[in-house]
Amino acid sequence: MKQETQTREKLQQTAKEEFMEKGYAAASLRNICRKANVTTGALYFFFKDKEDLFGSLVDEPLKKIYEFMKTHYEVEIKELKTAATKNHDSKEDTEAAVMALNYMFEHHDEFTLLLTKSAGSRYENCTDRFVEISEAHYRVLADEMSERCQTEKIDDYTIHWISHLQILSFVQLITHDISKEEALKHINTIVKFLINGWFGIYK
Amino acid sequence: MKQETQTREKLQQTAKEEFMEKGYAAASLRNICRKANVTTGALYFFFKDKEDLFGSLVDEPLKKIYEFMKTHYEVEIKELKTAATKNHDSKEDTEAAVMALNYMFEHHDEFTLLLTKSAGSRYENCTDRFVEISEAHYRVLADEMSERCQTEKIDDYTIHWISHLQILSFVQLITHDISKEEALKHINTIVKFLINGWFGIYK
Amino acid sequence: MKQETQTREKLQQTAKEEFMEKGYAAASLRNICRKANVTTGALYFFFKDKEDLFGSLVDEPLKKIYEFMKTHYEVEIKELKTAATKNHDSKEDTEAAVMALNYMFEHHDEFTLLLTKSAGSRYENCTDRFVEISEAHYRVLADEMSERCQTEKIDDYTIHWISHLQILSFVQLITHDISKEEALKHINTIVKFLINGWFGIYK
Amino acid sequence: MKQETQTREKLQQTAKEEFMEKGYAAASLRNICRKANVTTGALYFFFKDKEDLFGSLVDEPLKKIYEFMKTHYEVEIKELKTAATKNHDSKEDTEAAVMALNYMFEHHDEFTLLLTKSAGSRYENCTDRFVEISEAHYRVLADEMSERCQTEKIDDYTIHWISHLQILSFVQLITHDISKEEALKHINTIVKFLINGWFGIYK
DNA sequence: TATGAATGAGTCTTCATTCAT
DNA sequence: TATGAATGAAGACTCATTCAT
Repeated sequence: MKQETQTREKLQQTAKEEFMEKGYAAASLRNICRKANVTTGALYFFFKDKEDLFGSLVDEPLKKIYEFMKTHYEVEIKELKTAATKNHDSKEDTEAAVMALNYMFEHHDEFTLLLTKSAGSRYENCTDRFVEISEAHYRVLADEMSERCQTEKIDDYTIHWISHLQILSFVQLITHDISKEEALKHINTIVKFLINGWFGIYK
Repeated sequence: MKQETQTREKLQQTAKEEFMEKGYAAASLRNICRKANVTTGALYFFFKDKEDLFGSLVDEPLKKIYEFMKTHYEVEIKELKTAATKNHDSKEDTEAAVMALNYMFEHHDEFTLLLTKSAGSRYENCTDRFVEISEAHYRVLADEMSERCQTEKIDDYTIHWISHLQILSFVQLITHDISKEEALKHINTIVKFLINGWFGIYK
Repeated sequence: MKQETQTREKLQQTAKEEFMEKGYAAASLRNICRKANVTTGALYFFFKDKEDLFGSLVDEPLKKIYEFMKTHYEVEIKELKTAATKNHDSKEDTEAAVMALNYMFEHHDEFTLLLTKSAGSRYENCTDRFVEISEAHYRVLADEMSERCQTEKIDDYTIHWISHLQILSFVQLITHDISKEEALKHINTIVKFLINGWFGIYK
Repeated sequence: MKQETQTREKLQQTAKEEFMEKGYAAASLRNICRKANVTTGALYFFFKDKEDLFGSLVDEPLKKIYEFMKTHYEVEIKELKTAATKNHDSKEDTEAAVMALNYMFEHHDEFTLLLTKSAGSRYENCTDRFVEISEAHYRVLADEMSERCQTEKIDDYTIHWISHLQILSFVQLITHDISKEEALKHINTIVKFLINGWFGIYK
């Protein structure tokens, strides 16, 4: 039971190194096998193909973070609907951001792979998918606010773009070589910036 | 005199198509030649190698936009130093943005190549270079403001991140499939958002 | 177990034919594979690259002959130092030559490749290396003799040139299409010629 | 009349550089043309093909040295027949060698091309042809001596081999990076060595 | 005289993948 | 579980040569 999984894990480890170094497309399965002291055949016993190998590294963290986003957004919408006040409280946003960030720092390598080394694989647009989720959320949020404040509806492009800014701000905290402590420090600035920017649109 | 340049241009055209479709790395010179009804040798008569071919499409627009940024930023700094008021005037920013945008829409394909299809080539980090230029500029700007307003200095990471937001906002206007008219419309929102976000940091 | 090595050996055989016919540089891996009824991929499974394929044919014989030279020369120097007489005994030289020749005739093809078909590969200067080894040896020998006979020291160029003559004499016995028996017959003449030539210098 | 030959000569000059650097086979006509600031078409106006270009550099010196050998050998044979004495006079040999050497040093580059850079061209065996000429001469010489001295005939291989030694000794004076003065100094040693070696066979 | 364009076959090498054992 | 062998297509690039103008 030990030996069995050992090869698989060894492969994952060397694969991670190779993907990190060269990115998905330029990574060579041969190299990965060679470094793991294993033949190509072995790799294909454990993994369907190159993409499956890459996926085995990133699938779970990716799924988790998707779920986290979903849950967080659902809660936020619910609270928005029940809340009387129209004032947005940035505390909750920051808290959620911190939680997400904590998780991502725990799987720093995996998210680095996803966010900067996945070109050529089915994951290459994963940032876009984050944006899409964010977008859907902010669409609702913005509409709610427009109604309450009696302002004009914000167009789709703007929603998309702001979502992208937000996601990017997040992604950078992972992909730029800074420590978790530093990242947490910056979160406040980011949230402040984005909220002020956002409200600036309504003026 | 016609026939002479015809092949070169035909190659550039089919190359553009191939690069657009598959990106630099995955593009195949064989395919490009086949589509252009030309042998590989012919391609290598006109272009030194794959990168040179790609460069022949994007080099000039890239150079022009670099120069534009440089000039614009120089002027802005000069005005900042001579200006008495501490109030930032967004009109000029918007004007410059509009000019840049106009130029980029005139070379829409080329900038799409540069910004989203250049992975694997020497141009793959061209967005980062835009950010760097922006960063240097905002560093100066922020320091000037800190002094005038007697506020704390903004740290480097924040400057970098804001620069990135700004460049990204711009890049999206090109890479997302919207018309020039729409893009111009959004510029105002973007500038407003960024300026408000920026001032939000000082609160 | 048979089939496994069969392809590798088949490749080596057709490679030998191609290298023999065209020399290293002009030999085509495609041809080699075609003649062996094998795809290029198969070749690269067994051999790292063109040079590795060539090396797989000649490396061992080359190493052996280097070792033989080294050993033989070491012994000769040792005997020289212990010997009282200043007269050189050609018997031992001849014996060593015969042994080397025997080995080289056993690997006639390989040495032909090395000595006349290796241009363009890392082995192209292997004759020069033989000469260098010989040179170092004769340098010592000549100095010892100069001292004993109270004659002038022989200059480096002459040592180099004589070493080259000697190596060439040897090489010819392999590269000229003569039988082993004939070659062995000529060895005596060669040794006589070289020794007389050598002593001629001192007159 | 000036301009006309100018291009041709420029081409020959850059060709010489390229051949010297890379050898015949690896030399690239493209490179040669590029360095000469001339198109490939121009090259093919002046020269039939690659070999013709190479030949234009070496043909004349080669022809001259062939003729010199022929003449010298004819004279020597004639003198041998009329001479009563059986003693060989090395003076004449040395004189001829010095003359040949002088000529070769005047065309040092050309002979370097011929002797060490011609692999792949029709000239690659030019050393062998020198040897053949020498061989024919020594065949006659040796037979004459055998008869006069009442010794056994020397076999063809030995004649061939000695001729090769002699030619090689000569060639080295050109191909090893030594000055003309040094080369002339060594000639005496070489002639002494070879003559003593030669007579050693008869003992 | 010389250009500039183009050919077309060829170079070595790398790749992800498959499959009998 | 894993091996070792093999596929076959594709990769970028270089070459000597030709020829209309």
